[in-house]
Amino acid sequence: MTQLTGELTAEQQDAAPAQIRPLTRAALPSDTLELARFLVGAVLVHDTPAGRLAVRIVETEGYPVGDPACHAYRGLTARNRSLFLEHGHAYVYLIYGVWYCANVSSEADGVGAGVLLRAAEPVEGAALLARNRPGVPTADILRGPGRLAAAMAIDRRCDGVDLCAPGPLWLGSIDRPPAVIGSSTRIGLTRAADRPWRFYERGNSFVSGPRRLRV
DNA sequence: TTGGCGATTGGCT
DNA sequence: GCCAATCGCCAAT
Repeated sequence: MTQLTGELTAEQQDAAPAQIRPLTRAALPSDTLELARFLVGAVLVHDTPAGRLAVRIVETEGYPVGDPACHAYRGLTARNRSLFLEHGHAYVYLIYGVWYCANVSSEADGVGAGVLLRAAEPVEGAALLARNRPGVPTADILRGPGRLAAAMAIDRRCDGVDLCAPGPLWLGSIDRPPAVIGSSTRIGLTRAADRPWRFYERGNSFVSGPRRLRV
């Protein structure tokens, strides 16, 4: 992406007490599992007409090249083409006809792989996040990939977006002490369910899954 | 052209 | 804990 090292816009100064800085593509690992680990603690920002939604990612899953559970495993198709974009692009798909899931493409241009964003905690726009999920307890609003995408107002229109370029949806970083990152098998899979490619911040209450997979 | 199925969630037993 | 909801993709007919 273009470096955004200049002054923050007035809008960003007003809305960014957490000092979110855009992540450059060069800062992102271009290896799927390295990126999956790297993204725990990173920030996802969606600037919408209603205001800024910003969350700190606390749980991810890697779906690397050669993984039978990866949507790109069987090659390029109409649905999964965003997985083949250079690392740092959004891949958004509909699951069970109900929920969207947000991923980050994770390898070189033309290589299909990605990182699923499974859970996050609010950084900015908590009221807006809540408004996107009426009736859902705050503690659960970003817990789980379908919930995360819904609260962040991420849908099909976000598919293919460059998360390392200026625009409404982007990846950033904030100053925060390094998290202790745990790993486990991935959740909800029917294939390749034994690979330890889920990464999460240990003890964080926003992490999804059964209790034994959160400690 | 069709039908099986999925990286989930929420409601009900 | 079990299961329905609900859509689009894609492999197979």
